[in-house]
Amino acid sequence: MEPKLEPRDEPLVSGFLQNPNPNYGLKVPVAESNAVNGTRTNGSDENNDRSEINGNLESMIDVIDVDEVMDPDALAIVLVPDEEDNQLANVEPSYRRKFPPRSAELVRVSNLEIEDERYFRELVRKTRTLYDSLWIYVTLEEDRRRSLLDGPVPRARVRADLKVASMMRDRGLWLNQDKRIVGPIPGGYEDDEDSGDVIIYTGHGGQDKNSRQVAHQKLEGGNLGMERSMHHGVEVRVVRGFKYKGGAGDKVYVYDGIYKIDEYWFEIGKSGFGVYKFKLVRMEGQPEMGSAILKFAENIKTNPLGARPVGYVSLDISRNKEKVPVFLFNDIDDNHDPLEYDYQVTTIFPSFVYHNARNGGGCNCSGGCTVDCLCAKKNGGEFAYDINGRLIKGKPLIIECGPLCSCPPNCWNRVSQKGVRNTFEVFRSMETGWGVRSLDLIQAGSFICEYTGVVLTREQAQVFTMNGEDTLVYPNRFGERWAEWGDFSQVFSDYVRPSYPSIPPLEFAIDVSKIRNLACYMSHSPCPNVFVQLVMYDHSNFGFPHLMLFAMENIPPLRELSLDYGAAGEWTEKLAICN
DNA sequence: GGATGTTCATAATA
DNA sequence: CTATTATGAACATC
Repeated sequence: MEPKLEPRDEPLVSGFLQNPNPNYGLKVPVAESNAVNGTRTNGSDENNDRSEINGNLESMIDVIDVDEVMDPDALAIVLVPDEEDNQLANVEPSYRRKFPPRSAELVRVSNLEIEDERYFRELVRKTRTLYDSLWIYVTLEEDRRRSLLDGPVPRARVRADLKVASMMRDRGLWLNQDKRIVGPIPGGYEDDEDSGDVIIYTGHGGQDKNSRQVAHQKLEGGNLGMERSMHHGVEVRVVRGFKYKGGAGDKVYVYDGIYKIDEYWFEIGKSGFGVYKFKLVRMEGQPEMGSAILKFAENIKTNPLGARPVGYVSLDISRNKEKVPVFLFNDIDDNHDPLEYDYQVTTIFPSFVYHNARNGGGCNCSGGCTVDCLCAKKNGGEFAYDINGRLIKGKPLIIECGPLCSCPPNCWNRVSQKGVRNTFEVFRSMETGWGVRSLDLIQAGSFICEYTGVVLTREQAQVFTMNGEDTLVYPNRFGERWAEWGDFSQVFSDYVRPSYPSIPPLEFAIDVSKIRNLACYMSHSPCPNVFVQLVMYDHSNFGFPHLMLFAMENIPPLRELSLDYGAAGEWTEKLAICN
């Protein structure tokens, strides 16, 4: 099914100053203010990482007079309440809030050192990964709970997003709870593209519960926030929502960069009531991102040569072996190497693997697998995937239903064996040689592809390397990144890392010198967005699982995929093995 | 299947 | 301080 993108009528806007008090103190002499350093930080006491973040931040931000906002050298904007408000703020409340109120300070972070930028990017990535895996877990738990109820009308499903947000907030896992950070998000990618977007954003208020305009909007709340942001030159971060058919959820939200508020006006609409309109103009010098990339990727998918007249070497290096085409793109040199190899959709094991150790056979769930399923028991009494085929949590091994099972082909427990679902392209780059990227948005936990080749036993591999060949991949050298997917140790105190089903040390190698698939073109990264999950389905030899690759986070189209090949030093950072 | 209604957690405001 | 209102997202239902 083809994902379809439809733009939302109005973009969502966040990151603006929202302050109903026009007399909020605006003048803060730099020398006197220590408002930032004096701010309490949430959760820093019990979590070393977080106190370290705040420690880093404080050294990088500064407090300035708000009149200097337009100064390009300005490091931070901090608005501090005037004397009267300060006195109010200092009154010790007689009740205890669950969370301290968020500070009204606006902070701009700039001139990050490369290590700091890397640190923040990794922190955000980990937080997103935790959110995404928790979301899948909570949704599944809730469905299970509801399925146990026999009531006539099942209660509405609890909102997993809200529940996960609460869980993470309770444990101090939200980022930037204490300060409001404005400006560009650290961790973007260098580029000079500018889509020149202009947005006319309609303010809020004056509507009844049927979303009909029944009164004039007022310059308050978010509307006032927009006006104040324009006045002080505080940029607005724009997030666009799209309907996304073919995905698990029904909508996706993408960050589209920072916009400046050019002007605003009050306008009488068809209803006869006035609404505020804000003209937002995308700031220059930002990379192409978000919805622009999504649209571009859609265009490539439907008409590759139209969208990119130069560079496509092949429109399917799998030669119809995959259910979806695998493009080959090179617009920087004449290298066409990936065409030279036989393409194999799944790994070929030595024949003895299929004949040995057929323990147990398959399940007998002719109608469809339930919790009592034999294969579920092999996975520790639970299914590995949710209804959308997303991996629930990484394990040493996952056993899918297979040819010996009685369940139908659409059984939930058959995912990775069905092969590639997204459109990928192998592409040439200056930095990484060959790389792999998707033209679809890949949701966290989704299956990507198998890492295929020809399996060599330890003995065969020794002979192979003696002949001077160096195109072997060793499964036991991949970093154990599966453990990070569904790692709830920060959320549940009794969380233990999955150790079942346990597997023996893997002593085979994969030869990609003649036969391979797109996986071996993936680059190495110490902070990968793809991980290896071992899976078995077509035999029962625990020493020879399939190497299946899953998404560690939501991966936007055209973002390079990366794997942790482990074995530090053997490959330089971001070097694909198949170069 | 698209429109409409309900529910949720939270923040702002009365 | 509590109570009410407003908000947008996700889900259920029409």
